[in-house]
Amino acid sequence: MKQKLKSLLLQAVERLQSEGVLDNNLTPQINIERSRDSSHGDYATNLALILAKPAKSNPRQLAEKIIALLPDDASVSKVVIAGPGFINFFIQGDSQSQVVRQIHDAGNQFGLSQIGAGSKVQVEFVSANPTGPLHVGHGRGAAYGSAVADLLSAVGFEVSKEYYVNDAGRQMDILATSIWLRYLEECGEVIVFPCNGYRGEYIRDIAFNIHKKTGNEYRRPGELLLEDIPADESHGGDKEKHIDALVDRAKTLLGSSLYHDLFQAGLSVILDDIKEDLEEFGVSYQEWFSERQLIEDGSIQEALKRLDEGGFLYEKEGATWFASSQLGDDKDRVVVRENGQSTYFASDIAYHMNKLDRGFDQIINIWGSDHHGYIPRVRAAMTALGADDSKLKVKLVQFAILYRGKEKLPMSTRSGEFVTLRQLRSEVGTDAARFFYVMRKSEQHMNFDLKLARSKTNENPVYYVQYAHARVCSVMRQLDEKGWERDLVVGMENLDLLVEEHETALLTSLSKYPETLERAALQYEPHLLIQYLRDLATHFHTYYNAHQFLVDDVALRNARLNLIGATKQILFNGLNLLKINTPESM
RNA sequence: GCGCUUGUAGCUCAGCUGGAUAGAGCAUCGGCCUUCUAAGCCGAGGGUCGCAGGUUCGACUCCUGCCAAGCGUACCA
Repeated sequence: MKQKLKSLLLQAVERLQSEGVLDNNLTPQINIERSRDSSHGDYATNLALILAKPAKSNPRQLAEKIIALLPDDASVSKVVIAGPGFINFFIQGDSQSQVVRQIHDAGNQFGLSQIGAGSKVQVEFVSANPTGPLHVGHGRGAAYGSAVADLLSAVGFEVSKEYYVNDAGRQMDILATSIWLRYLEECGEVIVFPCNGYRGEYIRDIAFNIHKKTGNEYRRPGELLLEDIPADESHGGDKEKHIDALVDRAKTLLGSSLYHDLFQAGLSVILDDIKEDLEEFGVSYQEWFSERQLIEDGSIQEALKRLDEGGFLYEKEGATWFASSQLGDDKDRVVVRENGQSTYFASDIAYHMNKLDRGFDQIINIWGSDHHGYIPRVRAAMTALGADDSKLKVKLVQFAILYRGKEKLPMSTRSGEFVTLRQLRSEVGTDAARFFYVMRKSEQHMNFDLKLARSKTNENPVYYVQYAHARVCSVMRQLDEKGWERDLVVGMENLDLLVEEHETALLTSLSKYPETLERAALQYEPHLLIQYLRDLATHFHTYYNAHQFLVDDVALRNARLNLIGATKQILFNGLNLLKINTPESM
């Protein structure tokens, strides 16, 4: 429709140009918008306002000329000038109601498009360190990331979802050591657990299971642990030095082979748990990409070599630096430490090089907002590698602050005191969790009230949308009980009977679904879809209360049934895309 | 100090890339169940869009400067 109006306006502009009213080399951007207020018609354009200045005329007069030169079209019933010079279009009612037929014909496919044209997009999200279960902060990234990815697929992009597994590095060593210490406790050794170790209950569970399976294979005398080791914070020392020394001790006492086995055992338990958790949350990945693999297959060396060839590396104070400040970063960054170890950032350079090599047209990283300072250096790295850094899009997700009513809940991983995504899901349900997470713009700091999300009352927006779907189903069941049959053909033939205010409002709302989907996808803003679905549900509920569907008039009845059938289809398509259930009754 | 994000109704948040009278849910108040599910609907009250300038036909939206909150500013990951 927009396209049609655009071409009509373009013809009018061309005629104005040939009449000399407008300059010939003027190529105006024609903007057509949905009217916000139905009294302003269905579509509006600000064309006259924009052209007024170059045409040296006042906008309303210009609008009159444009309208006079506008070619006739069957689907446009009325064109009027309003306000300062807006041109409002009223669309013929029966062309509006055709959306019901289109929705019925396309069914589950309605709204999908090919604007992505098979362009390859990678979306990386969550990527939480596998040092424990996912918590509610990760939940937001998971819900947002998967919604963005699924939306992009829906509009024709070829999407690959990826989780970057940080299975290397110090945190993982601390995890392995924490597990080992709990294991030793399990064996009956007396140990002092480090301040900086992972204290969560799940560590004990893992240790317990390893002990059950392997007996005393990993047991070493407890008194050897702390020999000549720097004091922990609790004893007036430095907790970082203490834990690092403890990790080294674990490696020495166990030997590299056993240490590796233990490390691997812990990692796989946690990773499996994360996978299962996400799967249950409706989030699936094409790729679980291992950081360790980058280290082991020489990718990091390769990446550094390429940076060096570009002249971006230099040595200072025994370390190797990447001159990222030449490329927009605040300062240069270390890639290889004085001790010869590459940094996490070096891994990330290699990782992004790998992403580029895989030929994605667009690389979308979804990160927690605390990583924002990291963006310039990654961009710098991509540029230094000779890539176009505009391929990279970073979307930051703000933290969700969790409340239970008025009470704020703690969120710290190390202490083990945090609400896990699992707990959240079991407390409020997967549907409500997804809905709540995606309901807000990702950059918005979010207050997540568990009490509200859990409530099975009118306070909860999830049910509002689901209820609309269930209500349509209920009407269809009632139809059956009355001994009537739905006649699709009769309904379609009588769509022009849908002239009530509530009906045209619902029709308009339905016709907006494809463009909403498109916008939500291209702008990476799934909350627009949620917003839309709530709006659609409102139109339906209002209609439901204002008019009877199951009327005696066969023509009207079937037209209405087709209308609410189409509504049900859109509610289904939208919720389904967001992996939220659509109950047939509630 | 510098950087990123945020600031809209009592609370939680939208606001369609600069449009017409700034919207929704919750909360408050008042109505609607002998008729398709009241997890619903209708109505009322509630606003200096953080503050001050600027850009223009027109600003919640863009620019500048302040103010406030969160985060970041590692040879941690």
